[in-house]
Amino acid sequence: MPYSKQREAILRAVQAKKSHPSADEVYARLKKEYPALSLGTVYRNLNQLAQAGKLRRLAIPGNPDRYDGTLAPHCHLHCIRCGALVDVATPDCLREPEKIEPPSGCTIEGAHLLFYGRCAQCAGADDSSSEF
Amino acid sequence: MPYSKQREAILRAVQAKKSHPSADEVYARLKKEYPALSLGTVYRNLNQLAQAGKLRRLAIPGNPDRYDGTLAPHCHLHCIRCGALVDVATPDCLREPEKIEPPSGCTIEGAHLLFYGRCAQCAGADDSSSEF
DNA sequence: GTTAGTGCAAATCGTTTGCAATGTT
DNA sequence: AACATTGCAAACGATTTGCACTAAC
Repeated sequence: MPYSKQREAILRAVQAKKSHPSADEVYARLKKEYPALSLGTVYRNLNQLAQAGKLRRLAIPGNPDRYDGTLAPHCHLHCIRCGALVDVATPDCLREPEKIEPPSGCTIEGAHLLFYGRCAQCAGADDSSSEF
Repeated sequence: MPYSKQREAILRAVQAKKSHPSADEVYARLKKEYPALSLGTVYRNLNQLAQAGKLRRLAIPGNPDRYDGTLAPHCHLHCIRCGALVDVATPDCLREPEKIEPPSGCTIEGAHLLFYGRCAQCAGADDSSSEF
């Protein structure tokens, strides 16, 4: 895979944001620095980088996919109020996915644990707040 | 929520299929029995049923969402070769999501653990097979 | 010079929505 | 009668793709 400055910038943008940005957010953020950048290029590179194992693509029902540059195993909490995606430490029992017993005949190569709940800002917040 | 025969059929179709069908698959299966059924109705009802907690909507990166009629906690293995979604027993440590310690200030209401790997049919299969 | 990557625009896919007609209570 | 649900078709948002052009090796 030859070098490209767009690809490098895209990977760095994902790694730099702890918010687990969507493709659109990566694009918006890099558009200032690379005014000619196109959204198609962002999608193409995010997919390539995910395939190459340099980042992870995450799906949440009803939402655009998001990308995570942290490769160390961990999981996420999706805030059902504000949509934030917060890193969560992996419970001990899932630390080594290859040690989990798969259903008979199956093989496990990876895992993703997603919690649904409320982030710290939203946990105490009043639902009738006009913020959303 | 008043009764509707389409909604009942849709819920039953999801519950009956252990394959965790997508909206399209539910639609295709019911179209024979209800030739006038529309895809919009299928989507509308799947969403309502998910909101009402009668089924679960599952997202997998790069794939259409799928629906699961089994409410008892369990997790899934997504076969990276054929796309099958196989039920997996929840590891003991995740049996009671409310007992998991959330990041400080957060609250957890649910969880979904998704494994990536190969199902029993694909684990032994030759990748050069022309089947896919 | 060959190969892979880019920007752009159009196309595609999954999903949602407005509306007039129909079914449920 | 009031109200939710339906089918249809159009709209939408997210993502992918074809193509002529440019950058990397």
